[in-house]
Amino acid sequence: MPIQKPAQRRRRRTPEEARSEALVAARDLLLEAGPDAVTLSAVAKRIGVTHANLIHHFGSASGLQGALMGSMVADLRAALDKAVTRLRTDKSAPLELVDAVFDAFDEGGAGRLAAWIVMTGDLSRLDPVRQAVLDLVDAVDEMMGRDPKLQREQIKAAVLLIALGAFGDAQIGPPLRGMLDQDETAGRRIIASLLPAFLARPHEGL
Amino acid sequence: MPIQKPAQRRRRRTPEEARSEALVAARDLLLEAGPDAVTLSAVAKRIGVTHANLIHHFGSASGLQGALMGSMVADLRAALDKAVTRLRTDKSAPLELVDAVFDAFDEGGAGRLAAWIVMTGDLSRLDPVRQAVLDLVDAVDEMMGRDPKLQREQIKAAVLLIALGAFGDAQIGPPLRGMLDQDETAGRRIIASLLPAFLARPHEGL
DNA sequence: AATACTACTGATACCAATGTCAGTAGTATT
DNA sequence: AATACTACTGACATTGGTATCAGTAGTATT
Repeated sequence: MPIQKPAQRRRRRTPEEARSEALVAARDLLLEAGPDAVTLSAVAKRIGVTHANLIHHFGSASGLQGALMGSMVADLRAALDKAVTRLRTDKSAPLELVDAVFDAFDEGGAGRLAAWIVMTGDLSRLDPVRQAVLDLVDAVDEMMGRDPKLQREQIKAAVLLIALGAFGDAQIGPPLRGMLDQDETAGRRIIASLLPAFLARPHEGL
Repeated sequence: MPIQKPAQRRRRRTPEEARSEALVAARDLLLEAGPDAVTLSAVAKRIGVTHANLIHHFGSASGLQGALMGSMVADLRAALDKAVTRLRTDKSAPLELVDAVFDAFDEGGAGRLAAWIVMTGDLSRLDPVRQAVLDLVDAVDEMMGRDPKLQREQIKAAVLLIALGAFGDAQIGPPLRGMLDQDETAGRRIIASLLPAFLARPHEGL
């Protein structure tokens, strides 16, 4: 015979709490099982509400998706900003600079996030990252003592190198390093080791 | 009034033709609109068959998906192999080496493919690439004249650097370069310019 | 204590993608 | 020309994600 549901007392959250809890669950799902796993039902189940509740808070499934992207992009930007302030206060060494950027891409699965965004084709979502990257260029410029011989272009190139490496490493670093018998820190070590020579050298045509 | 379908003569392909046509269409869809666009109906529509036909040839939707991954991985491997033979015959310069690898990741959208595979979590699909990467290490070793001072580890590190860069560039190169005012060839140029120094330098602890 | 507000739910409908199957129609073989 | 083989189709069943909506139940205000 069917047992009567306990009908436990319904919990009532503030809209902010509800959205926040949902986004955490959604992010976990994204990182654990990929974009297809981020469904209304799956997220709802994780936080113990109905899928209708999520629609109530986010408007639609794509609303939730968009909010998730937004929050993850914001986190990536915050991580990059943190790296910038670290650089500005500590005047740290190249390895620390590279570490900071690599960490920014690791935290919260930013690598997968970026790949997801690229796949959906909505590149404008990366806009908030742009300013953080430009700030990073400034910070590196300061770190190098605003050496006038160091042309801006060269610093941008260095940041591009680091960012490409950090992103690539976050995405296929593990299998690729496995193929080449390299340890976990190989990517950042290699790039960090190349950076001093790259920045010291006068800017030739490359 | 409803017009009678022309009922044009039904085309009959060999199983190989049918599979091949379907995979081409599926790849186009993947690159144009992402993984979610690769549905049985969408692929079927592109090549003028019914979705039941695709199930007939591939067994299931995931069968088609798997076949697509397999063929794209095979193409990536072929592109890398081509780069290896090019290196072995031409004794080419660093920029050409880097170009070859970057091109291999560009051709047929290998970058997006890799991201897709990583997202599905089935990393074993990348196995065929492993041998190509190891062959690449050998080829670079030969290119450098099998210099005994050049330790194997160092060459592997160089290949890792190039591969990470090529992958990262294929994925988020366009938006990232846009943020930093860099042209299309910036990624490969930067890495190519660093390679000689990296390979010439005796292998320190990095 | 009554009222207003709204977070929240359950039922229901809808659609797109997948899968099944019996039958159709090309092509090769006899 | 008849037969066998199978690529191929159309119709149908199923499933899972999405969306709607009328009603329920917490919480604050009066």
